[in-house]
Amino acid sequence: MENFSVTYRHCYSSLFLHQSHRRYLLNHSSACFSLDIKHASFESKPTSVSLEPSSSSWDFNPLNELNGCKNLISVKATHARMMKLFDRFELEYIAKCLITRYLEFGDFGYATTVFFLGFPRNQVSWRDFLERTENFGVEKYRVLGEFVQLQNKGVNFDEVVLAMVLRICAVLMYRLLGLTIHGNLIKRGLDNSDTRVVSALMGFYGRCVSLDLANKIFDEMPKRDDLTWNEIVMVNLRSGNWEKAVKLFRVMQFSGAKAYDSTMVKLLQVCSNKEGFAQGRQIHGYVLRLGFESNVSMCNSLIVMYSRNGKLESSRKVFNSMKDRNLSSWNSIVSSYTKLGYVDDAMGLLDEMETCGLKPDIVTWNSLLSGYASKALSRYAIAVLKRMQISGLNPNTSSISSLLQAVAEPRLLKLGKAIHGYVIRNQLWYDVYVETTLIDMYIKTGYLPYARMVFDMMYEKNIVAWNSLISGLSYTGLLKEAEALISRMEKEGIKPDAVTWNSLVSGYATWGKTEKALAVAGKMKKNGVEPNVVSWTAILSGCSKNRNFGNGLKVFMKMQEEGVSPNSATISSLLRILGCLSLLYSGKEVHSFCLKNNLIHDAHVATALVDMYAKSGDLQSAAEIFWGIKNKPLASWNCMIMGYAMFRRGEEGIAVFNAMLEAGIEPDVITFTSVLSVCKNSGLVREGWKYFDLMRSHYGVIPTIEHCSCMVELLGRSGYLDEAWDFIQTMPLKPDATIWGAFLSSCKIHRDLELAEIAWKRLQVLEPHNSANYMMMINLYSNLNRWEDVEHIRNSMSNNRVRVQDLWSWIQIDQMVHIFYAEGKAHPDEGEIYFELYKLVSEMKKSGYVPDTRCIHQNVSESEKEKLLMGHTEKLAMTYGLIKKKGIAPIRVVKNTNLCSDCHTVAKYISVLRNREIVLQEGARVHHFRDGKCSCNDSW
DNA sequence: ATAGGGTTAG
Repeated sequence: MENFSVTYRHCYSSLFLHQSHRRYLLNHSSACFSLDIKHASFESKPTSVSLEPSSSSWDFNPLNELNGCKNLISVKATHARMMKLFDRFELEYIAKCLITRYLEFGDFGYATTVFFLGFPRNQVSWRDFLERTENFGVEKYRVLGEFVQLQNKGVNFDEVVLAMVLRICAVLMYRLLGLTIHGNLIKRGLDNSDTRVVSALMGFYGRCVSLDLANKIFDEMPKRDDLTWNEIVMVNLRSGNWEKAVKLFRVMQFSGAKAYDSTMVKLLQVCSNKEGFAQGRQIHGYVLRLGFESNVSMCNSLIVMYSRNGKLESSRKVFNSMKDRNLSSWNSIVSSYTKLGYVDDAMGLLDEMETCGLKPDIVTWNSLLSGYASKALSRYAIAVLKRMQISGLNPNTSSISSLLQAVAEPRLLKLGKAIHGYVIRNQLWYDVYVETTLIDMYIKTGYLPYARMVFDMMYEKNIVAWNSLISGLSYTGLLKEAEALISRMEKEGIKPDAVTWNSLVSGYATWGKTEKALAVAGKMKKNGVEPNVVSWTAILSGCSKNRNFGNGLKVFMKMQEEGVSPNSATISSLLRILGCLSLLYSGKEVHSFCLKNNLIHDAHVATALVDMYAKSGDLQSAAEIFWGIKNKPLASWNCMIMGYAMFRRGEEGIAVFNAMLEAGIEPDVITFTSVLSVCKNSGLVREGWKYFDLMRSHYGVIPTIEHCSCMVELLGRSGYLDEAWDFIQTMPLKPDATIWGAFLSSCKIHRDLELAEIAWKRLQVLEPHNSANYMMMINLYSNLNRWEDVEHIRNSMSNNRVRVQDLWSWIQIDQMVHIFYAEGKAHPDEGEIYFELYKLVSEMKKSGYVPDTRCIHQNVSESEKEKLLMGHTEKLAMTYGLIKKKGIAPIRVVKNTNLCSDCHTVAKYISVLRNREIVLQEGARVHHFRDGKCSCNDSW
């Protein structure tokens, strides 16, 4: 290990040579080798420009020869012949021609070499060279080096040369040299009206000194032309001051100056990131007005601008309208599709592209890879990789980061390691993206030590690397270690940013420590980082994950007090909480908020709305939203199926499942939990078996304890107690408390004392503190009139200090939630409620209602039992709803435990007598009463 | 220097 890490580090240092130095070495050595200019002098004497070469003295005319060259190879051959015949280029114009030809065929390295080694440089040649090579990737460091040498020898350059050198200084961040040149310009009396010099100065100041000074230079100019206008807009864009840039752009249009293509392309780029979409659209209009639509780069930028603002259709429109398209155009539209999640459509574009005779390049493939990676579709990502390799392209650092992202889950560790191997073999580890995704991959696959190793070996740890490890530790619950790492990074001089703090916040929040998470949010504020939407959403989602719903609502209110506005993620978390609390009316408010704020098209939000409506007992609204989602994500199907399960609408639930398969969506673990719940709640035994088998054989989903528990309950409740027993004996997982609980509840329904007592024995060991199990036994014994056993269970309950679960029901009226407890605090309007309830009961009795006292498990007289029956919390809540809620809206009551059969009957009567729909929710199931019938068909 | 691909927090 020790050795390995040493070589690793060694390779790093050689790879971390400054990129331009590397390029310098590379070009320089190859140029010397192939040109064989061993004796070429760097100290060439200036020669006066002579006349045409006399043809008599040469049997080959280099100028004619060069001009006749059709490709790079023949230029090189001519060059070599010249080198053999002459020691060096005596004549400037031959060198110039050589440079021109090299530049024409795109070999900047040779062009530069010829310039530096081949002929004497004076002002004129400098100027000529710089003009020709401006905007090309020539070797700027060498140019500056030569400039300084000549300047030191006393060569005096004119303004145009200085302007160009200033531009190079700006790009290379040579602050001192640039300032010296400015000084010289001032000394010799800088002419403010020379726009070439002044715009170069603005560019230099904007990049290397300060934006304000650049703007000041602009303000003090006596006259401005296209060049200076475009320059100042560009300077502001580069410095990120896009508001000022947009303002200047408007004034510029007003003043009649003409915008360059490049300025508008850059402007579009900025508009695609920020809230500058309106401006982006205006520029689109400007483009159309001025007839720029034939400019390919401009259209490509427009495609990207629209897609980054989520307007895929507009992107496509621009793409379709283009007369000429290059590879970048295709890549732009491909990335538009992948970034917005339509990777399959992007794959379709690949074929279209090939019919147009264009071959996808590495960028195209990487775009597709990243699309699948961000959706965690590892199989598809790997398929893309294979196609890419078949086409002769090898993955680069960009491909590797995507691939690593795709395989970042425990079951794909082997693949992750293989990719790590590839990275090492091909020396791709110098790239920070590769390193950080490696860290992240090892964290998500549960290999923390490996993540640490990659981190420790990093040559230069950037903030993302620190954050990756910190988030990994927080995610795993190693919060002390995460805090220690934060102090360490502070010691090493790296200031934690919002992501660092948020990682810690979310760590505490997901591990159920809301208070601690809030404290960290306060701490980050003290450290000068304001808690943002993500911080708040992390805490909110922590509350929701830990079923800490009340706190969640408080956190949401606090967030609003702090003036942080919610986004789609916040809303999704909030909706989950509201759904779990069945706060339908608050959920509806959030729904309208989504409509107002254009969040309704967000797939996560829509899914959360489906879930909220289903959980709050409004299945119809859930279904309406569900069918309105354009590209339904897997989760939304799962929620919808679960919704039908809760309402016991088996046929419809299975129909949705089939529709999902037809849509080509592959079901996952949760889908099958939902489908089996549908079967369980609707008593569909045959279907249950079918899907349980299908799940394993066809979809490779390994049964979880939830699936097994569904099967036990399905078989048991349907009366197949022996089959349920056999299932438990042969199931692939060790039966836990949920399994035995499900079995016991079935035994209770079918009054099978013998099997119930076996289950009860197991439960006393597995779950001795769950009052629900005790209640089931009390229920069973009392139904068999075995009051001694009832007493026995009650005693063991108090001996084990098991608290009887609180029983309550609630109803939401306007903004208030009214809770009715079985014991303890009475409702302030209790008198009025009982008055109405007794009135209802006497009406019901006239219609044939007989109180069902079987659910009173106390050994008391019948009339006493009837009285107890009237005190059931759901009856009180329903009655209160009838009193307070006028109109025709359904009465919605939520109960925290199961309904009793008498309340079920009463609800049916009320639905007829008061002509009102009633929705009664008991934990994970819903009863919907209408016209004297219940959606469950009385089977539960 | 103008268009296309990648990393961390919910």
